[in-house]
Amino acid sequence: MPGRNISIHDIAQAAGVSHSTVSRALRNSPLISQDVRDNIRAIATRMGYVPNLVAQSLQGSRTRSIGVLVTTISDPFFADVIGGIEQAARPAGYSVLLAATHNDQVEEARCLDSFRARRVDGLIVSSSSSIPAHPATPGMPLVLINNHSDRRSDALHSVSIDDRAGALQATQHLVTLGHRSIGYIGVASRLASNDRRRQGYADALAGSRLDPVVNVRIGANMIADPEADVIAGRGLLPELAASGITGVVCYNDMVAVGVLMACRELDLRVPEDISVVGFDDVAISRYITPQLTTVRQPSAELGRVAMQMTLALLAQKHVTDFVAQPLLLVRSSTRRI
Amino acid sequence: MPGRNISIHDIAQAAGVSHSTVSRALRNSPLISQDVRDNIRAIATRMGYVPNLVAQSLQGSRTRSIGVLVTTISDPFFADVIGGIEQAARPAGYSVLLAATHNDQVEEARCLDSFRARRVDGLIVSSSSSIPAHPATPGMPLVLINNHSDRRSDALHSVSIDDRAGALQATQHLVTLGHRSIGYIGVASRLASNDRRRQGYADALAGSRLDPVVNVRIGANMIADPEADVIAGRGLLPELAASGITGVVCYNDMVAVGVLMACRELDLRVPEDISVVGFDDVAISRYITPQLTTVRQPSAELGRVAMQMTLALLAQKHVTDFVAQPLLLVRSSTRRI
DNA sequence: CAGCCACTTGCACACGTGTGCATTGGGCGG
DNA sequence: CCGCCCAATGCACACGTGTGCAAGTGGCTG
Repeated sequence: MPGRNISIHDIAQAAGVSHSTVSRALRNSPLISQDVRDNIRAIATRMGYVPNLVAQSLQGSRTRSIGVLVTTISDPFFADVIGGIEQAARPAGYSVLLAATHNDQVEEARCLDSFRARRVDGLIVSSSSSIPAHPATPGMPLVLINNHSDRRSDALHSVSIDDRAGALQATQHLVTLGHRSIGYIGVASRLASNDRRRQGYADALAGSRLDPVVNVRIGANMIADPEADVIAGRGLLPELAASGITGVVCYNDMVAVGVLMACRELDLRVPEDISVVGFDDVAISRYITPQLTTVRQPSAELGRVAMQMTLALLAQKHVTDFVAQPLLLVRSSTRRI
Repeated sequence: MPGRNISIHDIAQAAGVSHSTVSRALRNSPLISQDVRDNIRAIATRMGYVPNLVAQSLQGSRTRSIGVLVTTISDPFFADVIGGIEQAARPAGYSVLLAATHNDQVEEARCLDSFRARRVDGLIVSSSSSIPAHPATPGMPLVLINNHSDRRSDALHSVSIDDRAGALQATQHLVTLGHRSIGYIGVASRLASNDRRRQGYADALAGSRLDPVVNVRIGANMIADPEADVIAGRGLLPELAASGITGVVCYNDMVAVGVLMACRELDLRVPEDISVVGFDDVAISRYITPQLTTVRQPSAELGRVAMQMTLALLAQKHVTDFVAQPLLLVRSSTRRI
């Protein structure tokens, strides 16, 4: 085993041919006669040759790698998304470069620069802040996850869940159970999606001719972090509970977890005294007590589809935006009043 | 904005110099006179030049990227580790390539091949299966997370937690609380670390002259997945409870979550009837009821240290293996009997 | 037998960047 | 005024791979 990595030149020398012949033989080009091809391939495996993808990238001007930009990896939702992306990338021969922004604009720009310098073939962004300043790379596919943009651009594609419909379902579920005074607890750190979910909540109330806007509380913390979400839910519930609501729709499961903690501290029983609905169907929602009624978001599937869409774009295919339909999972945190 | 990415040749043409001068100017070489340097840098930013890291990698034979191999991304422990790695990599100018093996040997080999082909500068492996067939790349730093190897090799470094000491603490905690009959529930999918924790449990019992080996159950599922861990805990507790134990030490928090579910189904109160100790201090352990007494594993720190160790190795520095000391967090799932 | 064609292989260049060495020009000392 | 030295820049090659084109060879056909 040599200190240096062996190249096709080494193989060429060993086989007594030129490096071009080796290159063609390894790519199974019909230009090379069968026996020479076999001989070269045998020598290559014997010498333990592993192709230099860096050189291939330089010459072919595509790296077979895609950059994934995410707010934080610790959030189980993002972790699942990344898992889906990775799962779809590997079979296609693509590698994923990962970076986290932590909702920091400066850091986000830095990550994008790094991706551009590395010449990634595509970009998947699931950062919940604003649309990234679109890097002036006209050809490069860019797929957004849960980050609609109003301006429909050809270069801008998205995979998302119908936030509004999900929150609508969640709220209607409470209405159907007889709740008349329903609150909403959101977070400011995920501005756009929080707005859409709040809108779904408001639409459901309006559709049932219920008092709309009074019982909304939004956590002010701009840090996108599961811990921060829990704190928001825990901190905002008491005030809402004091105003007499019997049900609460939460921005996501982590907020709902915080709400459950607050209820326990206030000696409010869930679901006997108050019903709680989450969003995302994160793993934790099945493991807490009571098990959380929530809106399922197919996180891994979102990642998979985003990756497949990126691959399709690279193949110059036409793609249409994907909107996953949310699914209400009724468990034990909601009840007829 | 041109369709093609602009190169130093384009800048050279615009500035009326050779590409070597541009290269040196951009790297701030003192060989180039100050005014020419300034002029070139101005032109570069005006043209929106972004250096091609692929070409730099090829010429310099280092990619400033490190490969991270992990069992699964969905497991919150691994997610935190990856977060720590990424956090330490970015400031150093390194990018992380991510891949998941799902405990599949074939997939693992494929990932390693991909990393080798991409010529990563270093490798961080936190796959809980066996030590990977060490890729015959003598110079490349390889840092293992929570995966001790018996043979101490110069090329093999590790960052880990003292599993045995952690389980020892957990078990001694129960002994101190007066428990005399204590069980252990583990998983087969993380063979090595499970063995070490079981050993710590056994040592604690032996040190207290308690009946050692009877109350051990190991889940047979080889899939390393949080869901599988929960199922193991839930499935294995009833038999153990029937044998009259009053406390149980779990391989990790997810197993403990399964145990809590089983207890609820059996109408066993925790901690009144049975005390439960977890391992890892995953976020979920603070959010369930009762809050879990567990052994804290500084997951993000493990990732950070692993990355820093990799960087030190790349700088030819001497490093010593890092063993993090576990910390018992007493919360509400354990109680004096 | 000559010419053509198919098959096989090598030459040379490209991708974008970095650097050793040669070259050029100017200033200054002898 | 000449030669020397230093500062500044260009030339050419290297990194590893892929490919268009030329070139060589052998066989077949007219």
